[in-house]
Amino acid sequence: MSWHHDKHNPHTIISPATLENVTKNPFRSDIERTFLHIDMDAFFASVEIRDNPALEGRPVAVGGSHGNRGVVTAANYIARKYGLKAGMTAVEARRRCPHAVFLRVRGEKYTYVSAQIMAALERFSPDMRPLSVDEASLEITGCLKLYGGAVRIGEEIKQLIWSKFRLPSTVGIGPNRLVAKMAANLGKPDGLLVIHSEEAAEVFAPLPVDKMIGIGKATTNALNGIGITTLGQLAKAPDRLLKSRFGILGPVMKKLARGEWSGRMRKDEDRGPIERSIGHQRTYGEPISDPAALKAKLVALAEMVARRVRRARMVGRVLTLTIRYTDFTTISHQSVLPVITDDEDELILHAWRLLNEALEEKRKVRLLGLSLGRLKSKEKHDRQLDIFFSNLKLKHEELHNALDNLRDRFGERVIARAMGGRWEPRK
DNA sequence: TCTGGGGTCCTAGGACCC
DNA sequence: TCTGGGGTCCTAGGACCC
Repeated sequence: MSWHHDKHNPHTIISPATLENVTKNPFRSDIERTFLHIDMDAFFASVEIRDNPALEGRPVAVGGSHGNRGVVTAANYIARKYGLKAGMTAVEARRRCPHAVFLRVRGEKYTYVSAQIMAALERFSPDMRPLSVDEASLEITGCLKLYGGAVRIGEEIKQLIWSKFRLPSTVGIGPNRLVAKMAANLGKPDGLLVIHSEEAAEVFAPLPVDKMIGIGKATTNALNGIGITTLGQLAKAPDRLLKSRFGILGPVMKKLARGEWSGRMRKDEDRGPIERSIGHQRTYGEPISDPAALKAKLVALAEMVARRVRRARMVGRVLTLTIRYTDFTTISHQSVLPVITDDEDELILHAWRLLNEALEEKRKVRLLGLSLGRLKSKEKHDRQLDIFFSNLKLKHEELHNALDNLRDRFGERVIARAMGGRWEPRK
């Protein structure tokens, strides 16, 4: 494991002495592949601070800015010193750090910045995969020579993101995507960490099991229950024990703990994004039990979902309704729609049906969610449609486009749907 | 600590078909 | 007729990630 880190000056993240080393490729690329993982540091908070220098040097949390019913979605490293972190309730965060600045989440802005960063990363490797809004994985095996080694590439990427976007990031480098990602996690913040294949198991061994990607709360509890608390212990655990307790996942976890991994980051990685879904959910300040009020919320959700689906030029087939009651029990009902669609009327009709099937009488609803899944490209779908039907559809689409334009220009509320019996499910 | 919102993937039972 | 095994789809729920 080698560190290339200079907290005081993000411009020079690597010492001249290290630079000497990296011209020798840290990986034997003839037999090994090399991956680079880049992860933005406290991304949402960093973007906000960049755009408002008055926040520099202060504890900053994004999220939890209005009311008490919210959570922090990102906290800068100063705020983290007070224990603030993503997922913490606003109440708890304010208790721990009353003088922190709490900011509204501005999702569109982060998405925009993210897209620019991803575009910039693309020039470093033809195999660049965005994994979320703030991280990406690159295979750099083929471009090591071009740039003079893996660490050089990491250094250039960090420097580019700093100089072009004024945002701090951490780079991890390893023999597979998993080890590279773990290296980035361990190298935070503002770091560049290399973990070689031979040393991965050794580096992971002292870590608690929940530091491993894919091992969350439930699995951690289960592992602790059989006396396994560190990745080192997991790496040495008997296969039989793991298999009986976790099924096929057991041996997989063990391999991960040893730094061995050859799988995919995501299922859709090599077949394109075909199973994606688009959805929205809302937690209501006041829990709702009145059917008319529930319907109004459902209509609003359906409109948001349909609009995003149309904007993405997709159509979808599976509608999922989620209901969370005040005691936090959460249920979901889904159904395959009779037609593949991007039409809110269709969504409303079936969402309302699902709600009536699923909702337990008189219980108060804390959250409603609506999601359209099994999406596919509208163009592809339309080509398969009968010309006769496409002509009929045209009028409807013109209406939708007009409404979408109005909403884009004047906000979500400019046009409210008239409530009527039109969407009542047929008995 | 009284718990947001965006997702993906996996599992397991039942239906249904051959 | 009470009876096999495999494949695939549908559905609900849960784990996990950022």
